[in-house]
Amino acid sequence: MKLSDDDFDGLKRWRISAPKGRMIYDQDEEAEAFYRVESGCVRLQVNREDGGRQILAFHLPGDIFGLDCDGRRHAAAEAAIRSELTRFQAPPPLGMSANPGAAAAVACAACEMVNALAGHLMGLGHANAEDRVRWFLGWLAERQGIDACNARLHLPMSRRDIADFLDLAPETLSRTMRRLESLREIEVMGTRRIVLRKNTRRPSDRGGPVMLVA
Amino acid sequence: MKLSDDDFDGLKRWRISAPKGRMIYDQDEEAEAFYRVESGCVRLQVNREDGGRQILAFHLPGDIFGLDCDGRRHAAAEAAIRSELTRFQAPPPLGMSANPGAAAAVACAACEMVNALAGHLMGLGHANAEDRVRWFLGWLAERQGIDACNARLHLPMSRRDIADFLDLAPETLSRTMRRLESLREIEVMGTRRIVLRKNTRRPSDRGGPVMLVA
DNA sequence: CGTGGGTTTGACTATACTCAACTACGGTGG
DNA sequence: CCACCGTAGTTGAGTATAGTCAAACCCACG
Repeated sequence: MKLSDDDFDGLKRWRISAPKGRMIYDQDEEAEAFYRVESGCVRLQVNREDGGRQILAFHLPGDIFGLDCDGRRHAAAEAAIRSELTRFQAPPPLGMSANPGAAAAVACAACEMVNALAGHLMGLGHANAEDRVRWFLGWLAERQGIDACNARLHLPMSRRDIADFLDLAPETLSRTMRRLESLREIEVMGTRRIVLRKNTRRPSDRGGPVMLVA
Repeated sequence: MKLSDDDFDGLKRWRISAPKGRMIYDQDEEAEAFYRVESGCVRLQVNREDGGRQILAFHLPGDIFGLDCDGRRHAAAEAAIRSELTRFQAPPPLGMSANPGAAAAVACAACEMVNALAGHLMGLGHANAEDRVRWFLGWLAERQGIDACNARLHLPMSRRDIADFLDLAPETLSRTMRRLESLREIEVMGTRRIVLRKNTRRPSDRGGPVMLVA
């Protein structure tokens, strides 16, 4: 099911331009709106008191995020790079009160979020550092519509972000990328550009992004 | 938001009794119904061709599961122990076609699934085996309404299930439970019963010297 | 009561983390 | 446009934690 602008008729909306690092909303805040990424990348994260971060998801253009149905933000959202967003005003509980079309659209967006989180769990589960990085690059390539060999991939987030997303130490991520490079699977062109050399991806063939709901 | 039976008016339903190990539905099947756990425990899992399993979630009494919005099962559901279920018949895409009340209820259930998966990701992220087991026991205790010290906890699933849920090897899970027992945090009474000795849970405190009572 | 699979224990190994230092990129200002 | 500086990223060495393989154990089931 694809979401269109019409599904959110009746909701006030406006554009937001968020510079790199800008917090869109914080944990434990009251949820008064949800968002759609128009360009850039937003990371959904939980900050620990020990300074560590846990990144639950990356939101790329077209993704809806911020649909906390119980009215409270369970995680913070921050722009990983300069991003353009559309903000949809909606009183909590988000999406439960709007027009009928919006209710279905919200349910659909929630389902996609479930798919993303389940895929994340699958990507990390029972996978070593190599497979985690392969899975991440494959996911990003798919999101960028890249499928051919020798395709250039743009990373819209820092190494630290990727490491926190994959639950790896930054050092391990760096070493793993070097290993994949020596295996001729990728080519690291600076910090934000990677060339995929092998399309024959089978990280033990754990299937691509797994989608499921409830 | 709490779900009541009335929210699913208009849907055909009936009771199912599933013995231990019974598959409720399999991956890649067409989704024609969703379910509510009345008693017992259902595990949502993805089976790998190498024989490994990845358990995405445990569903306990009151939980709704099986809401695959795109009409396909992306994970299998199996009864971890003998369980009673209510099956709600609904043509795919599940929940999108039913009455207005059901649409909101479906969205709510999907949101709860998001919370469960996000919590799972948080429980595993940046956590060693000890903290993962503590987190799991805490989650289970909360679901069973247990909050006091010296509370008996019933485990409605096998060690193998728990290990696959926490992304640990069964051997590591066993050793970790022994360690928590030697720390006087828990008491293992057979394979399916555990007594929580410490209510002062501090899953991030890894400072103290680990004293193994040989 | 007997059996078999799930669980536990042990020894060893491998992988990723930690701490520390070095490097290089990118943003800024001259 | 170039030089500078600060931060992000990389590299190295050593360690710790969890995985693997193998075997004993024991509980649960018939």
